[in-house]
Formats: sequence, structure tokens, C-alpha cells
Amino acid sequence: MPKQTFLNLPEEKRNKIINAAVDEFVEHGLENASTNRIVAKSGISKGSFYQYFEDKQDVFMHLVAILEREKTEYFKGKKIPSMNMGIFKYYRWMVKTGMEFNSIHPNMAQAVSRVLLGERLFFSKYFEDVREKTRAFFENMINNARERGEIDPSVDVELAVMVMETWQNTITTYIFDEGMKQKDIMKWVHSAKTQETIDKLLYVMEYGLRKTESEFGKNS
Amino acid sequence: MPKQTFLNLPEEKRNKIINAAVDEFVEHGLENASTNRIVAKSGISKGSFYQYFEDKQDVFMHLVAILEREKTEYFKGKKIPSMNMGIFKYYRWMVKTGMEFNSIHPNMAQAVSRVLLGERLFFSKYFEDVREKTRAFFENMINNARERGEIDPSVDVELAVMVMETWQNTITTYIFDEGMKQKDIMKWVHSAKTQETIDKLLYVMEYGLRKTESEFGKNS
DNA sequence: CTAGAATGTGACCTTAAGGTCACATGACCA
DNA sequence: TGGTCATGTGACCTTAAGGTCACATTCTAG
Repeated sequence: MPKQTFLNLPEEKRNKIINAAVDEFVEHGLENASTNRIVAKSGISKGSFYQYFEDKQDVFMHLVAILEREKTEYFKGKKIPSMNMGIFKYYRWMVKTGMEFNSIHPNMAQAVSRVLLGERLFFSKYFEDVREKTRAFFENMINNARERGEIDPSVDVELAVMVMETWQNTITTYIFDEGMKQKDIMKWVHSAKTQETIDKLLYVMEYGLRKTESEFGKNS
Repeated sequence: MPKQTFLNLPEEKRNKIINAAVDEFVEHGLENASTNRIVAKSGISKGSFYQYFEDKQDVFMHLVAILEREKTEYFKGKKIPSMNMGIFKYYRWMVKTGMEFNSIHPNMAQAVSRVLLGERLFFSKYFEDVREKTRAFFENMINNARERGEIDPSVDVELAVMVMETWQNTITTYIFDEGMKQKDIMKWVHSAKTQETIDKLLYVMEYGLRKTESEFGKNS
């Protein structure tokens, strides 16, 4: 957390520093952010920077705190549309309100989410072709299933591809995040518990996608 | 892609270099990987490194190519369990076979997936508390819904939390990946098409989670 | 055995990072 | 006005990055 010296600063100066840091994190993430560039952009000296913060991680933590505070306020400002709405409606409301908030504070939200959720080169131009191959494969698979009458023809192919891609990435990440903590990853992957978790995750996707668009329309 | 000089090398030497690079990428990702450390670990000189590769990205690309080739071979080796199985069964088989492959080549697979899918600090120890707060919130929400009889009591709470967390992260990332390309992000977020995509994504989750575990059992 | 090409090497270059500190500047009070 | 204490400053430190190149070593062919 920032030192008292920073909190004593006039708001304008504080904002200038924060904004410079936000820009830096948006562009370079946390690890590759440069304190030199931050001080240059915000027009303070290096010495001052270290009188305000421990290091760049300290700045970032402060940023997360600010965003969290503002988000909480924003949510409080919006009254929940109807009391006792179901869990899914509530979740939907939360996600959408969060999206709205992010679009109001695009830079700050992006800076934080870039660091927390990671910069995934998979989606960068360098790997466009790799990604396109996967997507084309899924698309083909879904179209075949439609032709065989296995899934409803009204299903949104693009959406299904997105879901399948997401699910695959989620499971891969899960396997590495969790699996690498284990001493014997092969044993862990083949264990009943792990397989059950994966099965369940896949069933959530399957049942979610089985519902056709027309059914979505009816029930919404 | 690596230069001819690298391809001429004896296999043993090539492997030593590749393994050193893999270790480096696992630990530091692509951008923070150090060629100095790679050459030190693999026991070659800096000059040689630059005779074999353009730069570290070149090494990484080669690594992706190797992994892709080996994965394709692995999949070819496994025969598909039954012909004409449904799309979801096929997807399940693919995901699981992919998992198996990754657990056989944990380092290489992790190096590549770390770079492509990103190192997400959200899951690091620094942000454990932030993440725990979100998870606790979801858990509470789900438990309440269970008590109100809104969702089946047999539903796996931990799994539902995981799905909700994933879905939220996916949507946030999607908004930034796509939204930042637009000139007016607020307009884009509020556009009918964007809202529809989000709605559909949320319905996939909703219908997926609505199905209870007991039903999973029946249909699998 | 030797000439010449191919390969291997590490000292050295520039650049930039994070971080420190002796000193300059300005605010505030006796 | 003079003195003291908080704040601001940027030259300077170490470290390490990516990359180059003149030279050493090894291999190949005549």
C-alpha cells in the first residue's frame, strides 16, 4: 500500500501518477512495466516515486484497491431490479453491471484485468493461424453434427465454437494450475476425482449447448 | 523457425537446448525468458545460440511446432473408441486425450500453455484473498439458492463456483479483447449484438448448471 | 598433410531496468 | 528574518538484458 506521503498529495497530482501507471500497466502488464516510464509520464522524479510507493507492485495493489472501491460504489448506486430474483437472473445482472462499469472505466479496468487474467498470446496476431485452425476444426465438427441431426440446426455455431474453445482452455489451465502442485501429475490426472471434475465440467457444457436457441428464446 | 545450423546438430545437443528453453519458458514465460540463462543451462555459447535461432521467440515457435507434431502423432496412435460417436462424446474424448498427452509431456506442454493462455496473477498467492472473496461470494449465493429450493440440492457447489468464476473471467476477457478494438467501447457494450452474445453465453452456463448431478449420472 | 570452409566462443557493446542518496527547494514557525 | 524539517530531485549505482564480432577450433576435401 502507498506510503503516507502519497496520500498527502493533492488529488490532481495523485491522479496524474495513477493515470500514468494505468497506461503503463495496460501496455506492458505488471512485470514489464517500467517505473522509469511511469515517472516520466507523470512528471515526477524517481526519488519522489520511491517516497510514495515501495515499488511498482505497490502501485498496482493501490490500483486494485481503487477499482474495487469504485466498483462497490457503482453497484451500490444501481438498485437491484427486483428483489428475490433467481440466482441466475442475479448472476446475469451482476455480470452485465460489471461490464457496464468496465466500459465506464476502460483503462483502469483493463490494466487490472490484464494483469490478473493474464496476457494470452494465443489471442495475439502471432498465433492467429494456430487459433484459427482450432476454431475451424470445432466449426467443422459442429456443422457435421448439425447435418447428422445430432444438434438442433438453430444452434449458434459461432457461439458453440467460442464455448468449446473456452472450455478447452479452462480445462488445460486447470490441469496445469492444480496438477503442477501434485508430485505425480500422471497419477493425479488419472485419479477418479480429477476425471470426475472434468466430466462434470464437460457435462455442464454439453447440457448448456444442447438447449437450442429457440428454447433460449422461450424461457428468457 | 530455427536456422539450418540448428537442424544439422546431433539430436542430443538439440534436445539439451530445447529442454533448457522449455525450463526457462515454464519459469519465466516468453517475454521474461532470458537467452543468457538458456545458453548457460544448455551449455552452449551465446554466439552459437544466435547461429541457431533468430531470437527467443524463434525458439518458442519451434517448440510450438514440436508440440503440435507430437500431439498429432499421439492422437493418431490412439484409435477413436467407437465410430460415429456423438459430437459431445467426441469432444470429451479429445479433451481427455489432450489431458493425457499433457501429463506425459508436462514441461513442454506447460511452457507452451503458459505463454499462450497467459500467466494469470489472479491465481497467484498475491491475490489469493481477492480471489477467495469472489469464490466465497459465489458459494454463498449458491447455498442460498439451494436453501430456497431454486436449484437441486445435489448440485456440486465447488463445481458451480468454478463454472461461475470461469464464466465471469471469460466474459471479462472477451469484452476487453473485442471491445478494445472498437472505437466506442460503451456503444459496443450496449449494442444489441454484444448483449445477445453475452446473454447466450450466460444461458449456456445456466442450462448447464440447472441439470443436477443425479441427472448427469442417468445420461452418461 | 594442409588449405579453406564451417562451426564454436566469450569478451564486449549498448540499453535500460530497479533502486539509492547527497543535495536543493520550499513551507512553516519562533 | 533565520532556522528547521518535510518534500522533491536527478545523477549515479549495480545488474542484466539482447545482440555482435574478431578470433579459436574443428571438420572436410584435395
